[in-house]
Amino acid sequence: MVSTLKPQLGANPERARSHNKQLVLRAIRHVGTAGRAEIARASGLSTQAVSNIISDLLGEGLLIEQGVRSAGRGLPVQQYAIKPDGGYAFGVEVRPTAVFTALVDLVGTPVLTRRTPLRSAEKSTILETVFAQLDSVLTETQIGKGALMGAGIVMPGPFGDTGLTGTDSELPGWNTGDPAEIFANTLDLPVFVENDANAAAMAERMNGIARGLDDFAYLYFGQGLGLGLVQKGQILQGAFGNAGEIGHIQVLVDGQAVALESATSRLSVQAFLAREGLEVTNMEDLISLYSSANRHLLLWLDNAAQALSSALSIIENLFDPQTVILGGAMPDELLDHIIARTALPERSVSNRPDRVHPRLMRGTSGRMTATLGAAALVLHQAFTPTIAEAR
Amino acid sequence: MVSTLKPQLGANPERARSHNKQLVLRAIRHVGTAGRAEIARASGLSTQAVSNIISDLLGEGLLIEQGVRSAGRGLPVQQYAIKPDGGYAFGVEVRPTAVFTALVDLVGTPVLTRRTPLRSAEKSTILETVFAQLDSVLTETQIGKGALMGAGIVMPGPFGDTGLTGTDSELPGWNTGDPAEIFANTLDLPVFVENDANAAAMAERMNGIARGLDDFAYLYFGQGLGLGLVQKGQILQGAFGNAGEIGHIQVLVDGQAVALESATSRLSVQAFLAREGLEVTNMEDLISLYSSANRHLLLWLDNAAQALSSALSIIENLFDPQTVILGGAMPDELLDHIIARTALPERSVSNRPDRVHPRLMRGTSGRMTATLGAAALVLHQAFTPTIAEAR
DNA sequence: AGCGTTAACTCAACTTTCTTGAGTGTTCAA
DNA sequence: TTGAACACTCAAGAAAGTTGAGTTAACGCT
Repeated sequence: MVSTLKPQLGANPERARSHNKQLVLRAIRHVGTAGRAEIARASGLSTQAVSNIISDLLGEGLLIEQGVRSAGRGLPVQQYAIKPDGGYAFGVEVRPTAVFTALVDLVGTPVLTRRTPLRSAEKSTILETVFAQLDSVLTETQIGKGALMGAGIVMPGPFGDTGLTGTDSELPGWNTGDPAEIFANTLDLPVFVENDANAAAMAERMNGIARGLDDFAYLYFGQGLGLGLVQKGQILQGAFGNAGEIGHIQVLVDGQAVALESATSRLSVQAFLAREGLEVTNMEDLISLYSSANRHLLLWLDNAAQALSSALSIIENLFDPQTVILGGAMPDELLDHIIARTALPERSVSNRPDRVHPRLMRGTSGRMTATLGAAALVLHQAFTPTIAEAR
Repeated sequence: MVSTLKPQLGANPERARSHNKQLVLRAIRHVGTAGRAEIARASGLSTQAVSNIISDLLGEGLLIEQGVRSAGRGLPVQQYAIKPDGGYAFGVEVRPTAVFTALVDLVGTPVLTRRTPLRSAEKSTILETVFAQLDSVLTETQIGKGALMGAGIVMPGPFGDTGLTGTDSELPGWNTGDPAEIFANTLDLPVFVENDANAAAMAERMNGIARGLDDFAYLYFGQGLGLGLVQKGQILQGAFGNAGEIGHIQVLVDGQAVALESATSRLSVQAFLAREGLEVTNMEDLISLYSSANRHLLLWLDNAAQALSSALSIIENLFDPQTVILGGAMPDELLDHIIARTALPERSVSNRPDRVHPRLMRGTSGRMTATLGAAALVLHQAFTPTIAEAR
């Protein structure tokens, strides 16, 4: 979901330049540092065009010179890299009880992250809090608003009034109106809104384990379980922005059909352990239970792995991704355990001898993944050529 | 899967023009006939640019003048339409025992369709047959090869060596090498290869019930059951071209987990009825059983509808499409019956009050859907702007 | 019926951006 | 030492889009 006007699909010199600029930035980002000729080959532009564009980008402060490198014959290569402070992205994760914010620089390094409790989950409170945080973050970091390229907002999906409405941890009052537009008006910035799983997937793609991957799926442990889908480098949103609602599909655990997220989610492990009289409220509780090899937790993990195996079969056969990443608000040890115990379906298009990536990998999880992913939405946009595909 | 070299991502005047041309063609195709100003508004180009492009396209024989229409004030609109004989697409569907071919004009009207039995399912036999058919079709229709814009090939997936290899009706010898490239070399044409479900989805989008839809799913009754996914107007292919292999995922029928296509496919109904001593070999047999309200068939239909309901839940929640279309090699009556009996999952992101399309619709099925879809792949390309999104 | 307004379209000048080809400088290898 | 390979720059040229003024036709108000 984006807050933009109708895209201008036609190409003219100006739009072509903008497109090519982003192409050059992306090519440089892809390899870290690069010279003109290399970029020209990667983009299909002439060296001269790349030269001109680079000189523009240097002027705009988006690139820095990175010394020369003499590689083989010929004139040594003058190299360029993304200038980290060439721009910033504001990432926001809205949860019912708190707002997480992050300011991230152009290469994806977090400059500052914060957690701000919410007085209430009211729409107006959220908007005020986010606005105040933006303001305070900018003054604290001494970064001008002009350097801000946009804001990414992570909100619990699904968006709009759907058959899943009324479940989980929703926020009241957002079913009407386009959230992206509302935030864009409040913040006076380009705004991108996604659910946690999609944002987390983008975070992994920008700076995590999914760097360089263009087609993958991300299973995100949030309150429930979400699925972020990246196809040809783009988030798969669906017609109404609600693709990836995997939590409610039925999977098999011990021959019984259950909703995936009733077997595989943070709420699920809490409920499962509560039935055994164990109260876990945070990740540390889980870690200590795991390190003491608590048999109830181990049982839950096995159930989760079983459910996950079914889910994996569905995801792989429907999307044929390069890999499936597991991450989110769950301790790394537990994710690793689940991954090790998850049977990789044999009857799957992903079961191919020539694979280069494992079928199931752990993400660089952490509490802030989704928030940083929110910021990554903005960066992704900045590095994505603008002349759009057909609609 | 496409047989092209690395795409030239950079924009230059020439590529911009090609992009804009396709934009204009698509805008005209979208509404049937259109004037310059209208196209300019739709594309974000100036009227003048559109004028120049239209004059080019007239010269290339891709457009025809379509008289004037005086709409309100102002100078009457000079209208243009796609010239049907401005180009042709060759569609091929390869099955183990026969090759189906179709020649389709620029607006999607079939000029000629054929079924050619195969002497064997050998790769070389197939290539020879397809080549001979292309030749014979061109001479019979008196259409020059220069007017051919490309060939679309439908082959049973999955492509490459996967965990699903060894099942169903595969063709031997295609697991190595890129089929698109092999056909491109044989036919000396741009070639697009997809599975039957994807091609059928494109057929529906070009001239069928999915006209104007950009995000939908197509459940295709072939030998098994395939899923064609269209996202933002493009076929979702997956990292290795095998997305949509839905037939092998587990669904619930009467509380039992079964593979979807063991409950919902042509093979499935044949097997089910065979167990009751009923032999059906073609669609007519099914139709007559249905019109006599055969209780075994009705039972199978109920099972199929149950399985489909599970599948629908998965498809809707993972893709959030505008609609799901059911079609392929199954009589319309039976499809309608299944659709009427399929419970629409309540817990689905597609269960929204503001829907405009039904959640489940019947495609304009027919024996040739996939073959015409093969041709539609070529047409789709011709109407899709070329400056690509990020990869 | 007359006349101003609206709208589509064309013409010609101008602008932006890309490409091309010649030229320069550096490095490696024979 | 010399020539080939390669990165890059300079200057000229080409392609395609935009802009703004001008033309034509239809509508609608008086």
